[in-house]
Amino acid sequence: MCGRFTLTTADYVSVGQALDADFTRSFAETYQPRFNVAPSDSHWIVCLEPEAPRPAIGLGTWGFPSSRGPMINARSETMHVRPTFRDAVWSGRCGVVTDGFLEWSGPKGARQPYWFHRPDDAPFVFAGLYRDDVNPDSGEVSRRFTVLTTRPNPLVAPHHDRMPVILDSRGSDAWLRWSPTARTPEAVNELRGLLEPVADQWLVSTPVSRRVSDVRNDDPECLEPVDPPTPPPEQQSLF
DNA sequence: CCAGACGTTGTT
DNA sequence: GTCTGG
DNA sequence: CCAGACGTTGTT
DNA sequence: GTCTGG
Repeated sequence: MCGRFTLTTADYVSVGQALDADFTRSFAETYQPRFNVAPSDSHWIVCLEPEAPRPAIGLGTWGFPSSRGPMINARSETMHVRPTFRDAVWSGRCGVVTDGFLEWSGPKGARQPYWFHRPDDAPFVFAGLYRDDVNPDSGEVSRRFTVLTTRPNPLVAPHHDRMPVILDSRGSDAWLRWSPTARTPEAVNELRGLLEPVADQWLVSTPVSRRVSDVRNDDPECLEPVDPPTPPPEQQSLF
């Protein structure tokens, strides 16, 4: 699962270069690093709009609205059959701009957050879906996105039974540009082949300050490394 | 995702 | 326990 | 408690 | 994730 993430990259130029995506003036003017992105927050996503030659970075709001609250994640295995998400599989694939995600372990009240990120803290994308909702009264359009999940790799497995789908630049390009000739099961299988757990060495995990547990905090101290608790989940999983 | 509040009776 | 706010 | 569904368009 | 049905 993925219920909190980050984009700590200091400047927008580095983000744009890493993703090889166009960006708008608003991205350049309003970008700022995030240390604690929470559900229903506004955040940057990469979309390849119909007719557009290249992917572009724009804003969306995290979570597809539903009667059961915002749907912040969608299972990649079933996204194509779920009524909430299936249309977006064909028309609303995106990348969610990030450089890490958080998972918590331990008893309630003493939850220890772990930050999963690249060894060099480079930005990347989660595979995501987006949808433009139109308010029938005001006519205003709000773009919503959700983060796709898959089974955990060995690094994440001790913490959770799901992890976000992570795409490298090749995977991201394939995900955004995928254009099947027909909506067949084979086409879906081809797409799902892009949505496997990321290689184990791709990420490292760091136990970080419990400051990040409070969504009102959004500063570098949120990700300050702390001594790992005893026993860390990695050791618990040996049994 | 986590943290924190959550309602009503009826007055130390 | 569930719901809300962030 | 667990298991299973979870929505919308618009008509064979 | 939450909600409903059994």
